[in-house]
Amino acid sequence: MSSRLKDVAARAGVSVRTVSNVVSGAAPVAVETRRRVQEAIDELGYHPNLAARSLRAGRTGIIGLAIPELHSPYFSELAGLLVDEARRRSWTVLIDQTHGDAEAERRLLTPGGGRVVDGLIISPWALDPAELAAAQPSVPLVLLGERHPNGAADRVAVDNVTAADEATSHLIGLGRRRIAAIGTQPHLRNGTAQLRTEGYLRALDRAGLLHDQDFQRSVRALHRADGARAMDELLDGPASPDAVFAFSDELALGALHTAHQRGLRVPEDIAIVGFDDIEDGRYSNPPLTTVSPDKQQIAERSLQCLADRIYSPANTTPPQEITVPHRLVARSTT
Amino acid sequence: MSSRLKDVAARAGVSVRTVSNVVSGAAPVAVETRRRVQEAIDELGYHPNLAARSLRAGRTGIIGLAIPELHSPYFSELAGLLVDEARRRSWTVLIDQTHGDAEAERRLLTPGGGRVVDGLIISPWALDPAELAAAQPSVPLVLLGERHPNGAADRVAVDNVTAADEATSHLIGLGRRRIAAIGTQPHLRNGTAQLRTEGYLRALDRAGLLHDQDFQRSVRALHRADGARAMDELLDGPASPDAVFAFSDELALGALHTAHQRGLRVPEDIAIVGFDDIEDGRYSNPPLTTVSPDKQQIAERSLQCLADRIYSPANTTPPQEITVPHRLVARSTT
DNA sequence: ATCGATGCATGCAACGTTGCAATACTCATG
DNA sequence: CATGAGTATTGCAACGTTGCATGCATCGAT
Repeated sequence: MSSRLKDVAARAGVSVRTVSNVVSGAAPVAVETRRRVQEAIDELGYHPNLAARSLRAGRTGIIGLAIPELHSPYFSELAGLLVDEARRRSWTVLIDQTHGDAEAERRLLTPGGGRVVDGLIISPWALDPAELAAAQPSVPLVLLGERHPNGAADRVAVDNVTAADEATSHLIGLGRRRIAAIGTQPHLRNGTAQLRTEGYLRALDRAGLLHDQDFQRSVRALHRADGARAMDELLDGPASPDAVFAFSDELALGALHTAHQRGLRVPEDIAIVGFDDIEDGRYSNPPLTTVSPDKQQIAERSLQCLADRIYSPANTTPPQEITVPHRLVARSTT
Repeated sequence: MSSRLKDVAARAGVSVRTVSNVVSGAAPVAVETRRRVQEAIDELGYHPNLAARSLRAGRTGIIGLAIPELHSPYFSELAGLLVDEARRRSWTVLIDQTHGDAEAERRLLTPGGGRVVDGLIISPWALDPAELAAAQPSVPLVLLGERHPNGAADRVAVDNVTAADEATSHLIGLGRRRIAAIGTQPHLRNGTAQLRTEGYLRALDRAGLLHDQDFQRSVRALHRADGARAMDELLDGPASPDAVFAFSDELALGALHTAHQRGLRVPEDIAIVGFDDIEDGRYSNPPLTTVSPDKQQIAERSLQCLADRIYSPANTTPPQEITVPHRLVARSTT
């Protein structure tokens, strides 16, 4: 069934090593020999055994991608870009879903936890910066969207504080004064929500607006259902907001849904800004204003980081902190 | 750095084989010996080398998932379920994006094309049934959502004809008479669109409604943009429809978007039914009526098929055609 | 007391590949 | 004609694991 170098060698009347040379191009092979070998390869339908190659080379050509949930549009869009970009670099991608479970994230970061992969891109939710900094993964690591002050791994993320500030300022610029924020996540340790809250408050401060604790709504997950619920809470609260900054597009779409259910006009009665620029937001009714991180760049630079470290293991460059550009895309919810 | 059985053996003062027995449980080991070995394993942080294991065993513990596009909600939701289900069976999932490219799909199906994987789940777009039937993959194969009359691989799909019939009949039952269909894909060979068209026409026939060629709109991809464009064409056409059956939720959401842009009321002026039951449809304005395939079952049964063939390679059971249940979920666009 | 069964531990070989070092051959150069 | 440089090919060993066969005790049954 599956043929080996040995079979091809026998058929072509050359040594195993020569066949290997033809296949891998490691050493020069005479034109005529190469032709004969190639013929034998084609006839037998030979394909190299990757397990053996990996064992020899200590590399697998596989990188791991660990994200909380694949079904979430932001992550699936990003995963799609990463998979394409990986293919461009001749890697394939092994996907792990952590579901924001600390144990699952921890397991991946222990030496040998990633197992077959040459490198790992992880978007941590449950682990706090201290634990991340202490991690001793056995392969190069890239952290996505993570605050990670003095970490041991490269990090790729947008400037969350500035982005949140811009989103909030955008609302302020439109004359809104009672601006709520949906998306703080006290139970998670990854810091993203904290940073966005920081930006939100900074914008309020600059405009001289007061902080209203009731206007900061926390959520369990970043799903539409959570956004819808938070919006319900806001509208049932004592002071009703005239604008909402949601920390993800999914939350924003959930909030938009609730607004519609209750007969509120968007943006007239209440304006909404999201974060992530997922495809759904472009076709919602009305289309969603949002902060758009450059996902293509996140994918490219993450893989660049991995490549740098995988291909030169001696590389002891200190961990990089890469900030990817973002822009505010104003659509019709503001 | 990374320790091997040999290192553990040396530290524990036993043979390599004994350590292997402790790790794999292949043969009985005395309690005291096991303790010593385990201690050495913990101290050295030993983890088995999967490449070596695979080489020996001829298995990798990895299955491939080949889908057209990861960013599409239907596929990302399905992929998420498959990844979880695979983990439950101690497999990890290697993801390939074909982008509906015939060459990419073909490569995966040639022997050795899948490479490291023990099995492959593929959702074909570009290849026609004949080519699929002729494929000689080197590992067990499961086809998703594919018409595949006398194929060589297990197949898992919903009953597309019946489902489309039900969706259309639902619209007819609401009194609609000028029902358009968005989503035929003449350039693709995978048959899904043909089956849904068949069901759509069958329902029209049963109700004694005429077929209007202008009401069958073809699209390049199943994205929102395509649905929006098709809806524009419909509304600009000679006879305007009072209902639309879209072959995917994304198309439906695009159509809904256009309807709103043009000031049409949904469902009063025009009703819309989608297909896939993606999360976005539950929170659109208004929430989308749709055909909901049981994705969880698709994931479970696909992996069951793979498991059956991977774990008993001698198994020559003829290919199974598994039909997964679906149901019509009526929300507010109808 | 003998034998077979059982429990535990071990060494050897092999999975398919590639790095390394060695060899054989050709050819230009002094 | 000897030398060295370059090209083409080869055999051996090793990557880390597990299947198989074997060895040595111990134990219960006859």
